[in-house]
Amino acid sequence: MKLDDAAAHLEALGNPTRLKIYRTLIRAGGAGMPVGRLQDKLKIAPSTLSHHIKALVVVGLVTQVREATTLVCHANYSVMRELVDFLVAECCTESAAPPDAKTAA
Amino acid sequence: MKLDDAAAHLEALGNPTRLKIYRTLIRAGGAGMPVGRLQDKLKIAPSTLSHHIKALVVVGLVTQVREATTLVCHANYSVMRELVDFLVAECCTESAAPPDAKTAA
DNA sequence: ACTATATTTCTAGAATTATCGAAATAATAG
DNA sequence: CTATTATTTCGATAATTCTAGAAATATAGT
Repeated sequence: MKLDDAAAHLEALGNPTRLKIYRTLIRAGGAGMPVGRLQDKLKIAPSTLSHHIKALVVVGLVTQVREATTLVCHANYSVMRELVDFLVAECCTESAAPPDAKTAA
Repeated sequence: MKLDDAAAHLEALGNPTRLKIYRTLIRAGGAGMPVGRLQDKLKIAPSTLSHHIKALVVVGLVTQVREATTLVCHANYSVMRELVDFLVAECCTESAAPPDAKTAA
């Protein structure tokens, strides 16, 4: 994952409301959760909720599947895993230096 | 780590400039790096750089130690590790449900 | 076609953020 | 104390984000 992509993902998660949305979807498991149920659970105005969900969708952290009149949201585990991998590989230890670095200890 | 704290940390890292700053400090290792050298490396106006560094400092991701006239910045590994632990524990798998959840599979 | 439910898009205002030049402050040397 | 280097704070502007009400759209049922 490129740094700019990682930053975009981090920014999407870097808002308490969106992080709550995302965590709720993770806890919903593979079945996901419709937008309306998220709205009931989190008590957010529909337009505001839609706005935040969209922010998560555009970076790929959440996907949506229509089921009749409801839109079911799913957390995308693999994107989150890529993000965590980026953080661990590039931002967690001194071994985060690139292989060609002349600064290796 | 609380959700709001995690969101604050994610927001701090969720900007390409700040993520570059943080990664540069990680790669600098335990010695850290002075503000001025960050400025040379990343080519950011001093006031802008100071602004971004401050954002990382207030959430604890970066610490600063003065050495004579220069301020040396250090990435705080442990805070990053706490953040990654939060993401893995709460936001990565279905096992992210709280222990008392009735929805456990 | 009409109705109902679910969700998004539009619009707008308040608040926050990013950027940077200029001035101010901190630490040291002379 | 003055000068010098390093860094921050101030002030201003442009851009973005957050919030939510109102209107619009999508899907299905009658």
